[in-house]
Amino acid sequence: MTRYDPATIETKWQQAWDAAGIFRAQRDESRPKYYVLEMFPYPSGRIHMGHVRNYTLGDVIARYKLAKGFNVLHPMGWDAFGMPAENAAMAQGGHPADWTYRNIAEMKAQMKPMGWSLDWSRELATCDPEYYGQQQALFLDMLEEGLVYRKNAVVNWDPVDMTVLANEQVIDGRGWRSGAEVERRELTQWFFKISDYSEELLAALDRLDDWPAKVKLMQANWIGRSRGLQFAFGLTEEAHGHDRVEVYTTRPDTLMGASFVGISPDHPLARALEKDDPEIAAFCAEVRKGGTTEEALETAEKRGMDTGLRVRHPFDTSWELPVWIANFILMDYGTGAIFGCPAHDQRDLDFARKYGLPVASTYEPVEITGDYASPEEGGSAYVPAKDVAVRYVRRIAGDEVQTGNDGVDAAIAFCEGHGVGRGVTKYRLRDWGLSRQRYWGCPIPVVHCPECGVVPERKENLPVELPRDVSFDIPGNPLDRHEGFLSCACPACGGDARRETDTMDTFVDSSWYFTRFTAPRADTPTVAEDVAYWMNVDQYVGGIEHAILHLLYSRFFARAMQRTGHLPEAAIEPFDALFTQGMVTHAIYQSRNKSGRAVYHYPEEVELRDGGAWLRADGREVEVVPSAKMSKSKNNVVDPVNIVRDYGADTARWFVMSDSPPERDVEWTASGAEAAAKHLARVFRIAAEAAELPDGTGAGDAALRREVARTVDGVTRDIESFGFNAAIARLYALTSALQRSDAGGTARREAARTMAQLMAPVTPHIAEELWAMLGGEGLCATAPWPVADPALLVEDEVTLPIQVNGKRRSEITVPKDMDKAGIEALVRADEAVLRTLDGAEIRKLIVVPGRIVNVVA
RNA sequence: GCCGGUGUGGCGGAAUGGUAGACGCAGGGGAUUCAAAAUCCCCCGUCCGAAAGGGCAUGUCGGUUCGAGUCCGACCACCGGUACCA
Repeated sequence: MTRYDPATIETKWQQAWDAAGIFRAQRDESRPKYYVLEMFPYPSGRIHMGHVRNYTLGDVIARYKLAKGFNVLHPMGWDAFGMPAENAAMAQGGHPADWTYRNIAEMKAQMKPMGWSLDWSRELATCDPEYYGQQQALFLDMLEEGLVYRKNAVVNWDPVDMTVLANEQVIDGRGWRSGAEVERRELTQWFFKISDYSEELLAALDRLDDWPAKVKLMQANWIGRSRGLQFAFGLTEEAHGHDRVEVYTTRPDTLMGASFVGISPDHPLARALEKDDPEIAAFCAEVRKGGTTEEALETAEKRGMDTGLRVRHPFDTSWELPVWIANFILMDYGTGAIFGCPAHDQRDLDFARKYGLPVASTYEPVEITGDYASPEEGGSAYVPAKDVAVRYVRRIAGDEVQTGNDGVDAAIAFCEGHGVGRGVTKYRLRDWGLSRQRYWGCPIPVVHCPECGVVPERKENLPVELPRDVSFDIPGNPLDRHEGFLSCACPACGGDARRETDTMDTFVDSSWYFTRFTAPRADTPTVAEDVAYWMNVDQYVGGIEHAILHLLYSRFFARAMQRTGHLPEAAIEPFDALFTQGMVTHAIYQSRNKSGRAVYHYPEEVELRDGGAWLRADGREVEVVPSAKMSKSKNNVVDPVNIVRDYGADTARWFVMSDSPPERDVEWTASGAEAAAKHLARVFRIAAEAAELPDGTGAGDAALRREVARTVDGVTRDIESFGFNAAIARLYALTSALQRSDAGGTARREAARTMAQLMAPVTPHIAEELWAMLGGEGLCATAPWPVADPALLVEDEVTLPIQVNGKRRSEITVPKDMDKAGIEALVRADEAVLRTLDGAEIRKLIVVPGRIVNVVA
């Protein structure tokens, strides 16, 4: 009898699949298609367990759908532009393109042995001119449609390196290389008009039935529709051509509690004041220090400066409020100006207390209890949910007692009626800034002409290719100093012009790659017949970290591509179903060096025994930090290549699918991987034994066939519902049942063959080997998925637990179709029930058919 | 800060509002063996009890229900996102 030898059989069957071409997708209008896609990887050079999990998850679905008879598209490519390539060029020399393509080759070599059912003939890399040239064509079409424009926006500016920094490169407000305090600086940048689709992107979420509710909720909150009042406070005297300050508020019902007007340091009025008031200029410069992230802005200490200007309250012209410049007001949202109502906004209250501004409640709880302290008396801001009824003490409209929602509606109607502003709907979603001042990205195909201004490049001149001869020894974008790239002819007048040096955000690359996979070599972005046949993606699989940006941008792009004629109407929601998987984690092993700093040890360097961890080298005990995201900096990584070398790909695949539900994080443990390997060897042994038995019947034939039918039914349902860990638990159970069975050779071989099929999506290599050994015809991968005989699934008896007052005290086994009266009679006579009741009267008897009985005394 | 999520034995986890701990790991006992490896069988939340049986137990506190890991409210801890990481 042969032994389980993964190294040999995995290579053998991968070659067999290749030779048969079963994963090469071809358009075939006569067959139903199924498009499975996992989020494509960044080519870092090494695959990690997160990739193994992500691509195995998708592979299980792809292989299952193939067995179900679908024409499956399961492609793979590379999200190949981005900062790490430039960082590598800066750190080690060399060219980002060489680094990237080398990494792609290395990663592909690591991915192939995993046995994923990928159609490599459709491979694409976003850094390839074949890809980004088509992206430039899309950009030009979007420009023509009015979906692209330029405006000023703030970036992180490193004043020492004289360069723009990514948020990631700003650490505690300082540049990662120079250590200089980062400033926020405005640049003219390119934008996609995603805000044109705010309402549409929000409303269409309702139709995404097979998306996780949490992702839809996060996107809805991100888009952030609000209804409020936009109106102006008149300045008591004109300043720099401004006679009013326009504000937006979602709480116009608190207008009588207004304390001050706040404007952003980037507000036009602040900009104007700054010009001839050195004190204001100094303040604005100070608060513009630090990074641009919302987190940095929101958590920064709240600071303000009184401009000395005053405005009049719209409903009481004798009431004047001061105008402050405040660092927590964002120019990007609303009008860049607010009125502060300290009684009902904690941030405004902190600000008011810090600067001695008045606090006045507009409403109070309907029932004032002892633990309510009003904001005036030193309590915190009173901020009840908008659907809670409150008592208005400074009211502009509506009832004395009403909900916040009613108060807002009444206030808007009242204000509009009195000519004070208008009710408006606003969205938090901002236009998508796509400009990057970097080399390794898709060049924006426009030209700056001294005569004609900004001119789109002609399509016949695409791709606008990145020049090869660049260096990264000076900070900043090498395109800015590359004369050969910069100088060009104006596409409109033919005169001397300068090429745009900004490249595109890498989110642009990943916003349409799923459509490009349907015709990856075409000389147009998409081909009508191919997108019509293959789109939508039936199942998209990726990390929850992409819940908002990547998925929202892709939804926008699908709409933009539809508008520019590159996608059919039916594909404007490109992902029919979405699944978000969890991370792969691993314990961190750390010790301290002499100066007390943490030193991280690789799992291979550590021996686990007696519930502790010791270094193999010198026997020192190390600290174990459980379940941290695998990260190179913490050395808690397990290289899939080593796992495949030691145990084979099937073991790695089985393990990542077995222990945790796929949407949750999974902890990689060495013992778990070993257990998976042992199990596969056991399955192999049991199947090989069955293969050698003579044909014949046995006492356990019927029982085994029932067990197989139950497993087929359960595994199929589990796969359909992403319960892969539950499916694997059933396969463990079937293995034990088969081992213990006293069925004859015929039934055992049948059972083993079906088990091989059920395992095939997860562990395809061993499945093929067993399938062949047990006399299966053709490839297991393409054999029709097994179907359970319904007659074998019927149970004729059922065991009902009996609770007394909610606690389990007994159980009875009854025929499946026994009526309630019959069950009640048995329960009333049950010895354990009578003993527990101890003479107490039964007040109520609840029988849930097929589930449980509860006796209430 | 804001938005979203997660929390169950020593560990990973199972459980349409219906027997909490399936399945697996680790651990304990046994069989086989000259011995070991491999393999097979049994036990395994915790406390009280000889046992039968009973108490406690799903992050914390409260609520709804005949019945709550599951639903609701408040809180704690951790994770993801926060628009230039991908």
